[in-house]
Amino acid sequence: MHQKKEIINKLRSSNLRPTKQRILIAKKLFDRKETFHFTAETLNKVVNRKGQTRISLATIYNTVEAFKKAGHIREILTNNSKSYYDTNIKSHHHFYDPQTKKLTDIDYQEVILKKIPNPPKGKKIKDLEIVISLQKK
Amino acid sequence: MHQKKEIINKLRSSNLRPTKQRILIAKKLFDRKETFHFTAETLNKVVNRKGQTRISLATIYNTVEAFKKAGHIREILTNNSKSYYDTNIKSHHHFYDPQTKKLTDIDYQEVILKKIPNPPKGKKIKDLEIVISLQKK
DNA sequence: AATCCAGTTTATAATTATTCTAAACTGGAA
DNA sequence: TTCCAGTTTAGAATAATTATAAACTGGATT
Repeated sequence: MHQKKEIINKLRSSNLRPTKQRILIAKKLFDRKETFHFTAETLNKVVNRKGQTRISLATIYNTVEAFKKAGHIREILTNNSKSYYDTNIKSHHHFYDPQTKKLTDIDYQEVILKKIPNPPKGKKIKDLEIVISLQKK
Repeated sequence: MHQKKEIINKLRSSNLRPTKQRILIAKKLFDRKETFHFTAETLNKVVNRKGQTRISLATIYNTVEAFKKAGHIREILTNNSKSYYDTNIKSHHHFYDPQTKKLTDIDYQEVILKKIPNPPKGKKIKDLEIVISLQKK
């Protein structure tokens, strides 16, 4: 699905030099069936499994920031102390389970908004995110 | 509006011993016309203005946590590195301006949801928060 | 009103997540 | 092959928050 060539193109098209670190991280992020919700910490674990070429934590942070700026991933709202990111960049929403600290996608069409407020003068809406927090029934 | 007696009752009713620190913090938080969006840092500044009896930063954090647990304030979703809190505990939503890092309330009736998803099995919805990020027009 | 003690406050240390720094490395243009 | 801007890296620095443990206090009990 995400061949090395595609990944390299993706990087090139956003002015990111396709280094081996970025290619490896991109593979781990985008070569999946399901979209991926992650923090710097979880990505670091996935990337630096035993035996792999080691990538420094600083590079994990740099790359996440670069991919975010390029629009390949998006940051998710939570009130956790860590930053959460999502490989699903289409407009969609999330369930958040405070017990497990896990996020789940909510498909865009699962939420229908009938009315939204006008933005303040001089501003326009950049993004609308809904987080539905869960608790045990 | 929020007399000392009311504040003491509020604290007592949530099993918080009405210490002078908590009473002072509660006054600063709740004795206002508008609801208040704050971080530990901004609350600390408001509480420890020159001349006031000094309250330690640890107590600011302890009290914010205690008030949050008691439901007197609520934490707001952002993807900022600091935690934001709101003295408005009624269900409502927010505009977020990434430029100024300022939050603004959106009245509950300004948003009408026509459809929301069913929560996963075994879970129920605890809360639904909408954050509308803004950008320059 | 003196005593007492669990709950609270405090200064400070520790921790956690993230960003910075500056030296070494590298992709790819020339 | 050379070169250099862009990138990676280990480790230091920073920022926000939490933990620690000693001192203090609200208020119940005497």
